[in-house]
Amino acid sequence: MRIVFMGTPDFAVPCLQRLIDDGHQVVGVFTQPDKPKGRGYTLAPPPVKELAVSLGIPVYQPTKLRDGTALALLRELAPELIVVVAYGRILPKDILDCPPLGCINIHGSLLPKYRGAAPIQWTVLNGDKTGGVTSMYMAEGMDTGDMILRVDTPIGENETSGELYERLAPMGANCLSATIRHIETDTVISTPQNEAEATTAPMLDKAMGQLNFLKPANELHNLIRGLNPWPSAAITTRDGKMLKLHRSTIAEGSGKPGEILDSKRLIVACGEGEGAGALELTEVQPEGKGRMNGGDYMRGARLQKGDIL
RNA sequence: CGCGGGGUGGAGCAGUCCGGUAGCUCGUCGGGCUCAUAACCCGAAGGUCGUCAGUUCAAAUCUGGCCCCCGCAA
Repeated sequence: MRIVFMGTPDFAVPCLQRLIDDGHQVVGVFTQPDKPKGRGYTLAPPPVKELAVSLGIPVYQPTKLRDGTALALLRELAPELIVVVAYGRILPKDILDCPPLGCINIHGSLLPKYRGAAPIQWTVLNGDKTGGVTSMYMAEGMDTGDMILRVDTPIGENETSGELYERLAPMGANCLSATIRHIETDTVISTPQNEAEATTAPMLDKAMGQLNFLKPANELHNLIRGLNPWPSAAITTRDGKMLKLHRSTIAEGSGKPGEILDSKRLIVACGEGEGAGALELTEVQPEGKGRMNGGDYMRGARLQKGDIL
């Protein structure tokens, strides 16, 4: 099938690869413009661009989608179908209407839950026990189109957003492959989303990561794993330095909020009163340093049982 | 030239300003204590102090170049 692919981050890479592996003719790839990244502001291409370039597929990185040039370009490419995976842009109606077989999208949640920019992260942040991917026909609203296939997967108790992300990406590719097969054989059964159950998953921001040990342990646990690997949960230590918290486990014990409850492992009392629980911080990262386990951090920072973090 | 922290036995750190014995908390190995232990006691192994050059009687420490890791910002 003649396809134009639109996508940007790692999540979209397996989908593009799968289209190629399935023998589709990908005539063009749309992706976000290169952005300055990392130390020294080096201009970095999005992951999807790197794959497309290595495959020899023409790459387009328009800054505007509504001035008609993108539409004209698409008419020229004349795809039968447009596949969108985490492109990061809203497509205008004229583009959605362009390909004869329509536009389909792979989304990293079980719609209608978590429409929007950060579905996977919000699935973890909310402590959901099940996540998944959904394929759908695209409509004008944000992730509001009729659903085609959904694939679900259980989420581990300590699983991070990053880990779920990596598991979901290939699942998305499978889902995409199956969805296109249905389109090719004209056996699609699409279902409208139940608006009453819809929730949104807005972009994450740094401020969310400021963690407060007054909150209950399970809430903090979900925050830590949900914000891993980005933007990361963090606290400010007594010396004014930032300490990122990457991984945690729910632990036994109680004490004053922030009190360290063990002499070797970084187990911290959370919440107020009984039942709020404690959290073992299993992987942390001091400002300017690498990641390390909680015990190593205690050694280096000379923290002892009874200290307040 | 975006701003900043750092590379010291296997791990996390101190020592660097004011050059001169390789330190701390762990881990590992051996021994002891104990009903027992991840607890405690005794002992041991293990480091060309990122790298190259320079200054010096002497460099982890001072000077210059290079490599690598990380935080902010985007």
